[in-house]
Amino acid sequence: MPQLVQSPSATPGPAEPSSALLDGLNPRQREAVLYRGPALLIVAGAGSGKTSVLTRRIASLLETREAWPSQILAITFTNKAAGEMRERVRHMVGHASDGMWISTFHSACVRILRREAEVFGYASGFTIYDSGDSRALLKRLVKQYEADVMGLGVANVAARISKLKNELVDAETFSRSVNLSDPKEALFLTIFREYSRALQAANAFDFDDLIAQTVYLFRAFPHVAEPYRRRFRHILVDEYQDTNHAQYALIRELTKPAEGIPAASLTVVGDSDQSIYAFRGADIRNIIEFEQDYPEATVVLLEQNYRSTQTILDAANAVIANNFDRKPKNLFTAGGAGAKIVGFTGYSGHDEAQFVADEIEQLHRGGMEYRDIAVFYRTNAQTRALEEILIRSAVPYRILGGTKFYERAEIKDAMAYLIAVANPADALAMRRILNTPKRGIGQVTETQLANLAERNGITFREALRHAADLGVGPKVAKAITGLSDLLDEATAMTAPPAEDAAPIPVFDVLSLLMQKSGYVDALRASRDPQDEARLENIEELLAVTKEFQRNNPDGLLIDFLTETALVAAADELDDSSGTVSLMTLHTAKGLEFKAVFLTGIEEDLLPHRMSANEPGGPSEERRLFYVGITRAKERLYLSLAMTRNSYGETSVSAPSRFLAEIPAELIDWRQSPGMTGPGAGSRAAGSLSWSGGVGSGPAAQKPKTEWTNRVTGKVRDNGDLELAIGDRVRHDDFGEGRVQAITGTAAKRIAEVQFDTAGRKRLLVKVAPIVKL
DNA sequence: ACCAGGAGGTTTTTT
DNA sequence: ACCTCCTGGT
Repeated sequence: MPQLVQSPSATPGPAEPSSALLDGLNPRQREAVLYRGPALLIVAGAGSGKTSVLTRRIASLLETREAWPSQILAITFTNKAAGEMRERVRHMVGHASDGMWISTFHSACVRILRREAEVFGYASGFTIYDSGDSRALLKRLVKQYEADVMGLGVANVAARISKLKNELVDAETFSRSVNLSDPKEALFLTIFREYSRALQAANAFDFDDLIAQTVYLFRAFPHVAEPYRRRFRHILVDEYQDTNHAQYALIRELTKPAEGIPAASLTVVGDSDQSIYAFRGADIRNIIEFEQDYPEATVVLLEQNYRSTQTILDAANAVIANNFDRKPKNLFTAGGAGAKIVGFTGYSGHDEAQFVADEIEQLHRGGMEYRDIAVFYRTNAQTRALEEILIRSAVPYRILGGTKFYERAEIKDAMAYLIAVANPADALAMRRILNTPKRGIGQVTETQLANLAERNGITFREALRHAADLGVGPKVAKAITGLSDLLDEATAMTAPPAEDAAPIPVFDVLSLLMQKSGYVDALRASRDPQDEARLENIEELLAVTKEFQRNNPDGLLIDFLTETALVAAADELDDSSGTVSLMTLHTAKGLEFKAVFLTGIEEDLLPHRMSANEPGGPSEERRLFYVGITRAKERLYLSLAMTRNSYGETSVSAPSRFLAEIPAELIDWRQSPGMTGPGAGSRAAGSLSWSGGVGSGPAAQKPKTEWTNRVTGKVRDNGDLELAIGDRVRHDDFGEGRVQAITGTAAKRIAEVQFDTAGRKRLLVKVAPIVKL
């Protein structure tokens, strides 16, 4: 009989959930929703409806009054998934859902840490360092100790520290096991220690700390953990196969029984075939050994797939069967076989990209929305060729992840101003803005300020107030004081607002900082053409702060900083955007699209060359391929190129071993590996029915968060090239052709050209490599 | 203190 | 091919 946890309602037991909650579920799914007990493992194959099951499980707990919303903690993989789950639960049970915690591991930990920071020597306004910040900090240390000559480069040290933290090994724990007679190890320990010290001094946590320090907090201060243990009676974790040891330990801390508090009920959902994050410490044993860890656990297996055609599932099953270290599992569907998988081998990455662009256009003409199409790749470097061709072909697209908005220098600058206000202890942010824009404060002055702070045991920020004692020139002293005063002014704006007054919007704070610091003026005055794009990006950031305030009327500066620090690549996906989505295979996890293009299916790329050294490397790469395949609902395309450019060199590539694992009869090779023949990559297209320009459609209705993407890219610019119907043109790749139609206006002008040998193409006039004849 | 030009490293995947 | 960092000149 299911064990009942303390019920908040007066009714003796759980009521039967309404049938709506169980509508359309198969018996396994139903069991996963209804089972009650201390621990439940849902082994959910790709596309088996696990999100729906998880959502309904939560809704049923609320509906039957077995749990208050506040007793539920659900962990998802992305913020976007969290938001969607919250919406769906709300839709089912209404505002009874308010008060649940549905978030990612990182967001949940930040929330806890901001509340409890004072307990262990931090302030609640701590900064979250992203990997770039960590590297910047480590770079100084590596240089200071000349560690790179011993083979301790920044990347190396950063990776090792991250791994250790994910195993809950801090510098002190590490010092007990390290072999100090090895000078390299001793040096690494020193850097690890210094790095941890610097983080603490800056009142900052890096990504790994967010989890590890929460675990430490709970273990070291049981009275802090107690209210959380008491509160969260039902904990649900999605994508459990990708949890690392620290995350595992956190869940363990929250679920274990304590004085007067029974163990919380734990539900985990996962699929070991989709484990793709071993490189960042994900431990597949967490799921494999779940039944040992939680002896009373029940396991429910979901194998029926509701996403893909049988053809796609057959390919996926065949591929994953080659991983020997797994429990056999076969996905099946009640739907039909569907279309064959399409294969294509290009001569080059460009040729492959052209195939992708052509097929996307074909699908679109056939009635498929751009937003239902995705292009995946193993490495971010592969986006170059794809992007170039998609721009030329006027296919609206969006890249998820990659060079992120928040990693751009001008955005980091602006954020550093905000951080300097929110967290005065953060010397990294302070140093960044000290001479940005240029105020004549150089290296020498910066060092003097740092020394002053060190000598007097004050923060870098505080040292600015004593510029007069520095012995610098009056001009420099005035610059320092000016910056200090500006930060004080901004700080005053963020002071807690009076009773029931709204806080001053982040927008106002940022705009004050950007104006009065002279940052925008410097960009405006610059003659560097890139600075125009930078200025636009600053404006875009200001728009983001506006948007933030709209969504969070009571949001404080610190909330804004938290939100922006934790955006994941997949969070950027916008279902209403009307664009094709480009992303890495890792980012694709958990998503689904009607049509999927898997590109670069080559040896050394997938599996990636670097994976050969990693233990279990090839298996993990195969799972990555499996994840990619199973994202497709209706159409799947596999493409590769015979040559590929890397490091500016062209190298010959070989088809991936994984291709041979797919039964041949499932693939329709348009151009198979090893087969050649000029022109095959540019087949003639059918009739055209393109309506409107790129800017029209859903994208134009919504003020999208778009930033100037191509700051540096040497995009060809044909200027005001005038084309009329009937003109002859020559294209670098397609040869000569005749213009059939012109649509769109200005920069979005699109020409439809019938080429003599390459077929009919749509080209963005402004950037296509064409000349008028 | 600032800038231009050149050398050298870089690409696996991410919160 | 591209980007970051270092150097030497102003």
